Amino acid sequence: MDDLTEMLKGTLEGCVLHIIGNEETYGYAITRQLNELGFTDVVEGTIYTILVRLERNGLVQVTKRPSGQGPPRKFFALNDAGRERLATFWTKWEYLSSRIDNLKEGGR
Amino acid sequence: MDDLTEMLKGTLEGCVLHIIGNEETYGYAITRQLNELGFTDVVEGTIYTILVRLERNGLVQVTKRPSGQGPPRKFFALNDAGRERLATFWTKWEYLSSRIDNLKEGGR
DNA sequence: CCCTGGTACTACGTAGTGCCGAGTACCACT
DNA sequence: AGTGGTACTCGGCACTACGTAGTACCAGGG
Repeated sequence: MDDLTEMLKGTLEGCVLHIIGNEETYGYAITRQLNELGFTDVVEGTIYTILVRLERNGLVQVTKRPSGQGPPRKFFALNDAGRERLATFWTKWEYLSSRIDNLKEGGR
Repeated sequence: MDDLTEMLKGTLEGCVLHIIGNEETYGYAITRQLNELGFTDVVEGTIYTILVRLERNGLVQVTKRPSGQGPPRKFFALNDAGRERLATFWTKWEYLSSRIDNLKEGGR
């Protein structure tokens, strides 16, 4: 799939929140998971910037743990604010995608 | 619906292309139409910048016509490049939205 | 007769987000 | 010693949507 960059804006962060919400995990693994889920072109750098932002905005709880196969990992888990943000993300997504599908089908 | 700004990035342009594809129309009317379609917070300024971009990128054909109730209108119609861009927009949208819905349902 | 309000477009700057590249660091295997 | 996979950081870039101000035309009310 060619360049989805612009379309991912605003949604990629939500996807990351969702993944973190499923289980405590870390940046590198999130990237691999997204790649497998069809977000093939998403790279580490992008995910790390999102994670830094999430932390800065107080949406996640961070725990550093040794890895055994590389540098220590930073594990992320959602806190209450994060869960709330995730919920509003899905609300927005439902709203937006229904409007757009509607636009496409309805023709006008 | 609260702030959809970030989520609209990359998709709003496609919506505008779609509307123009339905019938030759102009900026102000496009804005009103989007507002009625649920994109309530989209304002003129945003649409005009998109239209300028479409023109600059050679995706539309522009015709100026007097209005009768205000300044002259700039009517926009899709050319071949525009129709092609619209088609790839829908392809991308289908792809992305299916991945995201998949992510939401599948959990992982 | 001005003034408000609706129609219609232009121009400039801002902020947010994803991407890119370079760099650091640890470990396993050859 | 060198390569390759794991794992994170940092700085800058590009693109997009938004906000605000300004211009301009017309109709109707005070």
